[in-house]
Amino acid sequence: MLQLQAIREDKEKVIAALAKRNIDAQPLLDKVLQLDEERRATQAQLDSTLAESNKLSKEIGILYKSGKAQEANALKERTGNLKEESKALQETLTTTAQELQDILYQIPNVPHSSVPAGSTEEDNEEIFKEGEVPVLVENALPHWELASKYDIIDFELGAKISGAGFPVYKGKGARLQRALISYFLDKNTEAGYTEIQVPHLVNEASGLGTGQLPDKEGQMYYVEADDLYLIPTSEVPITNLFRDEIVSESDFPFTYTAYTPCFRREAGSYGAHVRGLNRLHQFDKVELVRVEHPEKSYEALDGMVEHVKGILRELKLPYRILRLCGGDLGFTSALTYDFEVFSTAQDRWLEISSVSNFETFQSNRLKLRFRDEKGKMQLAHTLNGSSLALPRVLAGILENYQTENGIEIPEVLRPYTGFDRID
RNA sequence: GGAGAAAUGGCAGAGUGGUCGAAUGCGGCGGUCUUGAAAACCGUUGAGGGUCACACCUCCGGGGGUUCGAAUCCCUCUUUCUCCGCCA
Repeated sequence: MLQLQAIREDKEKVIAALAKRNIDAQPLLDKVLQLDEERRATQAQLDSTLAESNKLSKEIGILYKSGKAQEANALKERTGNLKEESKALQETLTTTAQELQDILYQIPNVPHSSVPAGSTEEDNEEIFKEGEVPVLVENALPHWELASKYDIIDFELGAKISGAGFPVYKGKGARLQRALISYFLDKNTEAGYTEIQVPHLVNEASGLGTGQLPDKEGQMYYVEADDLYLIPTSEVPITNLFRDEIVSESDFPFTYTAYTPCFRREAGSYGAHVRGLNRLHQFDKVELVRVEHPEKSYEALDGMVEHVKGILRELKLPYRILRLCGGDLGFTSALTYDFEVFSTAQDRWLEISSVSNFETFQSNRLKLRFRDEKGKMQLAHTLNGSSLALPRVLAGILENYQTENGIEIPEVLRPYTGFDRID
């Protein structure tokens, strides 16, 4: 959620930035400012009504104590009127504040100055590319065929017990996945991130805090009986650890890594390009979350990018980094770098990581603050990134490492898998 | 799932209808003292709204109610603890 103060101070700047998302924010922001004024005016009226009422109540108390019940009763008539007045004002205030909040919830984050304008993924800017695309054997197979050839992932079985998009990993496939999780967590821990385990179901307040709600209810699985949501990413529980917290400036940065399954409904996204592991309802992911001092957050973002690069380098997978354009940028993000691995057998790029700075967009909702040197309350910055999304890394490995004699296991993973080949 | 107890400031812990945003202790911050530190002493120390700044308003787990007036009484929800049941 944008800070009201920022809109009040420089509306035009916000409009110009949001134009990169191809949004005309003018009418929304005008409405915001109008409602904000109404809210403040009503609040001022209410305050003075309450002030008078409080004053009278105190007088009544004093009168009673000194035995002047009659005088006290006379004053009560006046407080009765004030009470009705304040009740009406309170209702107006609640309505106005709610309307204001509803609109603020609809406005996406202001893109960073480096975000290119653009509307689709075509307009994303490739800023880095590394790794050799392997020359594959003839008749190289896509991973879903490799999966059944070597009997390591069973999509049909998963469909039987749950539905499409819930694969079953078997034997060396399961082991490889577990190896990747351990490897990623180890790399992240070495880099200073604290490993944590968090709940996989969260309440509504958490969904609101990180911005999945109220916009994207449809993306999350919802357990009605208990009013809980299955997490679409561990960003939600981890970042919400900081909801309603005032942290010490000296404790920055906070850095966490967690492995969790992720659940996404992905309604309406069926088709050929979502075959195999490309898009699932349940998948595993190892996530990085940072809470940073506003002055350090972009430095931290670069650090996260370098960290993920290091992992892909070790895995020897060909990849590129994109700076997302305004149109492709997520609702809550100010700047996002996507990592994509090239899948030779599918002849396409697969998104395997997304590293973002949300600046104060989430912390404003979360009320995640700290007191700066001057003693002033400030919102912290939140960031996160995947390191990495498992299924597509798995797909990338299976496809890029296939040989005539089976699938080689990348060197760095062998201590974790305990085998060097799937055949 | 059943029965009971509880929820107050960073923490501990008073406060059971009026001047209580809330005693006291600890912790934090500032100062005096000291070569420096500790101890001692003095002061200060919640958040949000509002204002040029004050004033003023709101908040004692969440929501609702009673009352001129609620941290305090009532209802409800959530959470925690104890006992019983069930259980990986």
